[in-house]
Amino acid sequence: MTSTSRTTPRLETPPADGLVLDRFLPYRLNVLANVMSKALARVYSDRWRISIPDWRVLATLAESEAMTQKAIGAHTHLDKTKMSRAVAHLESRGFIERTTNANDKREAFLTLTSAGRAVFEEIVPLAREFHARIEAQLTPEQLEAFDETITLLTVYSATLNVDL
Amino acid sequence: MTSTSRTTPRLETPPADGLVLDRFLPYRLNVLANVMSKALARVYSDRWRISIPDWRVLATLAESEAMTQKAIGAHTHLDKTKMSRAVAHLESRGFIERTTNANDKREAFLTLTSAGRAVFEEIVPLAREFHARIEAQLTPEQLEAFDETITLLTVYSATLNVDL
DNA sequence: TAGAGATGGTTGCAAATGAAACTAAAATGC
DNA sequence: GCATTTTAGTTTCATTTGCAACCATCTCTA
Repeated sequence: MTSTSRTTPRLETPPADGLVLDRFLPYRLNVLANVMSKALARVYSDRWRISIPDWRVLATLAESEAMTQKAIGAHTHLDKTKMSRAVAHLESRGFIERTTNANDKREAFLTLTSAGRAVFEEIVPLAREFHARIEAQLTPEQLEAFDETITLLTVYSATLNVDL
Repeated sequence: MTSTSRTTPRLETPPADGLVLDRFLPYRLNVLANVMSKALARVYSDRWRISIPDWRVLATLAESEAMTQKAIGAHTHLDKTKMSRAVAHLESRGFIERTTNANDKREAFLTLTSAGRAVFEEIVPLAREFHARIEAQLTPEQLEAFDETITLLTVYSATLNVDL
């Protein structure tokens, strides 16, 4: 892989005033999030055929009591379409159950089945281990700071839907 | 497990030992990266019909001399498929040019056309403005720390393709 | 110098995605 | 009470993605 190519495929000269891609925050965050998600996905995606939306729904339900799709969607940043699909998928596999709300038949409360909980419990230690490894790369202060910044920027970015 | 609510459909009681999604780094990063990318995309996507891969290729070429797809791909974290498509797209719109490498006819060197550069130059100030707004949310120290952590975690995550 | 791999890049196909249209059930207005 | 508008969730359709198979060319080795 290290073979130097015959002609110079140069990436020198980053113009000091140019917009250098690898200093560009949105880009860098995207790369990081991707690389990390991909690595994490290997933990559950391959073994349990669980997609990222699936996983989010599962994790959310595991920690709360019955919730509607809408509520889960808001909590996990998944739009209704993805929610609908994830829920359909998880239900078809017997991991969650729907109970139509008698007071409002449009919506249904979702809960994990024991099978669903079992899968979740299987995944958790792996997810936790994964997380631990990542956190271990940082000092507590770094981690704290990183976390804060993420929160701050997430909130701020959400307001950025204004035109420039 | 959580002895608390049986009836409450609320998301209180994050089990102290549970895997709370919104403390989960891969999830949070994903959300942040998405929100930010989406906001940014509004800057160029809508106006110039430029996709994210397109944009990365454009930005890379604008700052370097001729490069092959492979090199750009490596630099921008785009796989060959996306590269191929982005390049085809940009070429069809007259934003870049291919020059087959006479020494190795499999590959071609790509360069911006003047039209391509013009588009890039139009986008840059907007991108820069966008970036500035984000950075303005942080103190220089915060920014510096954030940047470092991203780099660190990106490098580390890349090594995480090991099974747990 | 003729295979037998590699490598840069493209393409086919199936799955994932997102916007918008749609359904059924509530809420609201009159 | 009945028509209008909202809302929760589903579905359709066009687009984007990613994997794997593929071509053309190059490299390496016998």
